[in-house]
Amino acid sequence: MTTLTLVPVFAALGDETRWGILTALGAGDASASALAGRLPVTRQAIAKHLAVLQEVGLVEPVRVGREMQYRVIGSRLSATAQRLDALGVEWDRRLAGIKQIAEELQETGIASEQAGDFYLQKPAFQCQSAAETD
Amino acid sequence: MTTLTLVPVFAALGDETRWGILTALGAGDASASALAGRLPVTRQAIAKHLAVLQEVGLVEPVRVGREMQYRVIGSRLSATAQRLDALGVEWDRRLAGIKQIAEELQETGIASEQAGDFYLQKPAFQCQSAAETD
DNA sequence: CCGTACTGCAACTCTCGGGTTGCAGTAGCT
DNA sequence: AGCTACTGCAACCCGAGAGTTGCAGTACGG
Repeated sequence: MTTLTLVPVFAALGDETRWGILTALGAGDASASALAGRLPVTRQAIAKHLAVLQEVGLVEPVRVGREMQYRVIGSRLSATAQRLDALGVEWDRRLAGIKQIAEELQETGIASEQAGDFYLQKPAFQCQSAAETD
Repeated sequence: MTTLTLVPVFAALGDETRWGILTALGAGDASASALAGRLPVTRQAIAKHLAVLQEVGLVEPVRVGREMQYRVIGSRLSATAQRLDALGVEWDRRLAGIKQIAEELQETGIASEQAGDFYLQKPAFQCQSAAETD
């Protein structure tokens, strides 16, 4: 199971140029040189971006003759989306639970911060740990 | 319809400290000062991050007395996940189609780059345009 | 009513990363 | 074989942003 950490993936997706590369790559595999012809940046810049994208597993290098083409790994996007969705649901669920608990505690006169600490201890998801097993 | 652009959201999610804030906020609404007590950064730094998170709609300010608490909007996470998942599927589907077309074109002797250009023209999704209607 | 505590703005530092140019190496194609 | 073109590495520039300190404003609470 290649549990890539979420944050670097999002950091990689948080760049317009990188989206441009991914979009252009959506038209089929291409090399850094080929992409440089379609995007307003240098080949080297694209090469760096491709390295970043490869680092987080969003893209995959494929040797074709003397060219080094890159292929988008769509499943990685989907997998990331899955985890993100789970987090969103989890958050909503948890906050709904807290709101209810807070109301109950207000009746008994206990500070609501106690409830907060209870829920704070180690969230169900781990986003920054999890070693890369690539 | 608040069609926030995807890229800034990902950029916001591409920071460890911001995830720390979101995680801490998962324990219930809190102010920048309160968060500063649980995270290893200054209150001002947290305030900046909260501004960023609010900018992309991941967080929502709530006045409580003289405090300014913030609440996570889990649905925004889920919505982003939806679009991300759609993109991942779209990419896989498109690349599968291209592969098939490329094979067909090889039989008729037409260069595969033509097919690439065809698919390149304006992708079905728009990630960098779309004005913010907030 | 005064002190406390929380907010907000401003200026500054410093690192990171996106982008560039340049060059050396190497693998194809004719 | 030799030319061509694509790759990879290294050095450099520069702007954005993460973080800090400092200060002024303001609204509760006793």
